[in-house]
Amino acid sequence: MTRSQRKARTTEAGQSEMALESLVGYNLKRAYVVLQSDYRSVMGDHGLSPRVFSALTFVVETPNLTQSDLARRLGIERSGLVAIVDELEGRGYLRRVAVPQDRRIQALSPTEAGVQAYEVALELVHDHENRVLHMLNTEEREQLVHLLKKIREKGE
Amino acid sequence: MTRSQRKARTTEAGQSEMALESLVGYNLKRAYVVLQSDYRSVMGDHGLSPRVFSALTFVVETPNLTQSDLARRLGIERSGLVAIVDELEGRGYLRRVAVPQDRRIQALSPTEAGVQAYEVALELVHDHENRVLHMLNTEEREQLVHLLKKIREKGE
DNA sequence: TATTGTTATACTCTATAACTATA
DNA sequence: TATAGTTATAGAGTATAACAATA
Repeated sequence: MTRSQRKARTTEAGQSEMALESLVGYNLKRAYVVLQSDYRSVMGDHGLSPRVFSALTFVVETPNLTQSDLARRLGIERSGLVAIVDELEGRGYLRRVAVPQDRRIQALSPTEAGVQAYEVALELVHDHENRVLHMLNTEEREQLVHLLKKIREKGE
Repeated sequence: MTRSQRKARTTEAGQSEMALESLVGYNLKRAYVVLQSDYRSVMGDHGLSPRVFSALTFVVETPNLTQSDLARRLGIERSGLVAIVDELEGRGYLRRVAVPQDRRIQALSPTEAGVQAYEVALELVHDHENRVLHMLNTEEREQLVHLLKKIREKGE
C-alpha cells in the first residue's frame, strides 16, 4: 500500500475519505464528545458528573473501599479524588469512616441517601444511553462495549 | 427487568458485574483514556497534540479552508481554534492567507513543511494505533470504527 | 445587522510535588 | 522508609462574552 493510497481512501459511494475518518482514536474522541454532551443535558447542571457518578457506583457496590482503592479503580490520582469525595460527602451520599486498625485510612461508606441517589442516577444514565444510542440496536451496543472493554483491559 | 437485576448482572464466569461495566459511556471514556495516553507517549512532548494533528489534516486535505469552517468541522468554538492555528503557523506548517473577495476571512494554506509534517505524523499515528490496538484484528477495528461513526453522525 | 477572527476570562479535569499523620 | 489523605499549584482543553473590522 503506497502512502497516497493509505492517505486517501475511497468510500462505497466513491467519495474520497480523509485519513482521519478511518482512525479509531479520532472516532473514539468524537463519539465520546457526543455521549458526554448528551449526558450533561440529561443529568442537568446540579446532577452528578460522570466521574462523580462512577465514584458513587464504586462506593455503593464495594464495601470498605478506601480512597486509594477508589482512585486506582477510577484510574486517577489520589489527589484528584479528594474533590470528588468531598462533593459526595457534601451531598450526604457517603461518610468518611475512621478505621481503628489503620488510622491513616478513611473507609468510604455510602449513606442511605447515597444508595437512593445512585439508583435514581442509574435510571437517568440508562435513559440517557437509550436516547443517545438509539441508532444502535442491542446487539451493536453489546458489540461496542465488548470491543471497548478489550482495549481497556490491555491498557491497564 | 427489575431494578436489582439491571444493577447487578452476571458474567459468563458467574461473577457479579457492576452496572458501570455494561454502560457504553463508561467504557468509551476508559478506552479513550488508554488511546490518549499511548498517543502522547508515541508522539512525544513536542509532537502534535491530537487536536492539532486533526486540524493539520483538515488544512492539508481541504483547499481554501477558513478558520470558521475548521472550527465547525472539529466541533469546537472559533475562539478555541486561534491557539491551534497559532501553533501550526508557529511551526511553519500553514499560513493565514488574506482573501481579496472577503477581507474578514483568512484562508488556511498548508506549507510544504506542513504537508511533510502531516505525512510523518500520520505514519506515527498509524504506528500508535497498531500498537495500542494490537488486541483487535482488522475486522474488529473496522467494526469499532463503524459503530463509533454511527454515534457521531447522529450526534451532529 | 450578521459574520470573521480575536482577546479576555473562567471553569473542568487532571497531574505533580510537597506536606502530615500514621504505619 | 513507605503509605493514606490532603493541599497547592499548574497545565490542558473548552466555553462564553465582548470587541474591531468587514460584509
